[in-house]
Amino acid sequence: MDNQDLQNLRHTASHLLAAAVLELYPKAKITLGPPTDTGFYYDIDFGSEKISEDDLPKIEKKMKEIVKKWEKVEGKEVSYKEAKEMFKDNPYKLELIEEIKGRGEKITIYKSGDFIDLCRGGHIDNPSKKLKYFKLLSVAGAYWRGDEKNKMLTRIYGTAFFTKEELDKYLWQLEEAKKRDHRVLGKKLDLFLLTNEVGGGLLLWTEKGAIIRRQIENLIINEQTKRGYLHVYTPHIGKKSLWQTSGHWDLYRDKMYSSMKIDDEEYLVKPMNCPFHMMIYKSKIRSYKELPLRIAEIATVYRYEKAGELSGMLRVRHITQDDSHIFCREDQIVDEFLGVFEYTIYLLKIFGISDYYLRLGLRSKKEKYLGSDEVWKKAEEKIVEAISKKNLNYVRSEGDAAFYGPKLDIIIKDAIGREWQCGTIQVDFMLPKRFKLEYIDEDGKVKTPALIHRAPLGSLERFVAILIEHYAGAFPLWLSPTQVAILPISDKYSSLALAIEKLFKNENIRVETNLKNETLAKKIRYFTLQKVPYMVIIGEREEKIFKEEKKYMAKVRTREGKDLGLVDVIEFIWDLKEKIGNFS
RNA sequence: GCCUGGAUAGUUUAGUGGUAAAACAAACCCUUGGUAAGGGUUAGAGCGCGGGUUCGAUUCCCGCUCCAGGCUCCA
Repeated sequence: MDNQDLQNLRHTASHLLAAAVLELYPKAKITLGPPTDTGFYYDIDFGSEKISEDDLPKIEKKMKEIVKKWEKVEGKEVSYKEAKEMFKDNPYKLELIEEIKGRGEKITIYKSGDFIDLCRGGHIDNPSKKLKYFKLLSVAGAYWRGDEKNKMLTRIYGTAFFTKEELDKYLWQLEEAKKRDHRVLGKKLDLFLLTNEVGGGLLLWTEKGAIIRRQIENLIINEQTKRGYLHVYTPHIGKKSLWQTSGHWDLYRDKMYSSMKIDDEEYLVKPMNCPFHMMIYKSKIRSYKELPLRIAEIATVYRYEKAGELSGMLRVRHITQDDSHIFCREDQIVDEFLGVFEYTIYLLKIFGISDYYLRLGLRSKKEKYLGSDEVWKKAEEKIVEAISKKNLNYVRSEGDAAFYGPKLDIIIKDAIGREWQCGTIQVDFMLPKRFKLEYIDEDGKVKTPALIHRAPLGSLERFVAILIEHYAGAFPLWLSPTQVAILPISDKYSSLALAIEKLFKNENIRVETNLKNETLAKKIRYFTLQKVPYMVIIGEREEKIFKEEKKYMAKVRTREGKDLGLVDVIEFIWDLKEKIGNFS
């Protein structure tokens, strides 16, 4: 059995769903129902009828009933006229028929039992035998043809497999994925907070989440300093005229918050850092010898996201970018681009993230952009030249460019399989010109630099969400909010526990001591669930050694349940420091 | 923004037109226990916010805020 068989099974399942819906809701108008990577869906216009997840068992039952009579799926070609007559009551199908005709393609219909659908085919041959293991999963809204100007249809999602085992396994995986959802773990491990008092998409990083973020920030600053970046700080607001110059006011306004008045002048909250970094570039005469000039900042920008788009830490209204603007000569673009790319991959490797793909974002016809076709072509060529030097696979995607230039994005999946854009590298010939940036080249002439905008991780909010799910909350030692827990067996050993705690603290190891009047087993359970990497256990034996030999010894257990035996605490600390230094 | 759900102690959840129940967590007491929950006691919410219906609303209705799954959009 190959993937095509599974696609066919699911496609047939979507027909079955449509058939069941039409029997239960004769007034419904069915539209489109394709298979997906994980199942299938069908988009249906239920008219004034409201469908919720409570209705799914009823529909599923009807599907099981109907499928018994589906011994085959027959396809045949029909004429334009016949097709129009057959689907005369369904305006959606009529629209599709017109399109098929417009493309000069054959019109085909597929029949199983009493159900007939306009369809290009791709079905299994005997649904009554093969289509047994399916489940309807959820109800959602979806715009007709994916356009928000169109009517909102009801989409019913489901999945289907050839065997019960596969279906059960998939459903089990869904449940497992929910357990590593960053929102669930974020609460259990106390990493961040979203409250309706503060407002939608506004994230509060609690102490432990903030520790993780700070480790990443430190990593970024250190690595970028090695690579010649200059780190700056800039304000969160600036004069409106700045964003008029950059083009944001014209082309990015729907993402920006409304202006505020300060001393009779209009100011805007920044959606990007570019204008500020440009002003720093512009603050003095630049020589070609200074290029590439890499101005970097870990900075929070604010963007309006529609209420329904917000999602935990993955989609918020303030995003902290590991941002930089690299000003360079045109002939330096490819090398700089590759340098950024290699650095990005280096970072992802530290986090053990290897499941991503690259997307080349290009202009689409629908949107508005700055600049001429030639400039866009040149920018795209620079990116393609860079990636072809590395032999990288990428997908081209129209409509995913920035308004000032094309970009290469790194797309990573979350626990439940949704794709998120993280890192981004963008080539821009527009903004330096608009801001009248200059440098004196070796021939003494004044020239305009090219610009690379880049954020290797994208945003810390989104990236930390990805990390929480990637590690399922069990962060590597260097990132763990609490690295070591100290567990005295009873309160008789509190003072030794605190003395040992101090040894860790003196070496900047993040340690937490549990002095509560609880059993050892209970303390172990707590710290295991909190995913603390190491547990240091102190009892009578350890105290005896300390009294007799003046040596700090303790039993160590890992969160995985491994017993590391009795260790010398000082040596253990050195081991940990080495591990932390290696990002393990 | 649109479609469909949802919001009850710190957390996870139960529940009802007559002013809320449990588990875990917390505090205290007993226990001083060597590798994933020792035992007991106590305190803790008036059921997201605003309005309406009602003798009476946490429960029904309306609006809002926020959350979830999608759509659209995006770092």
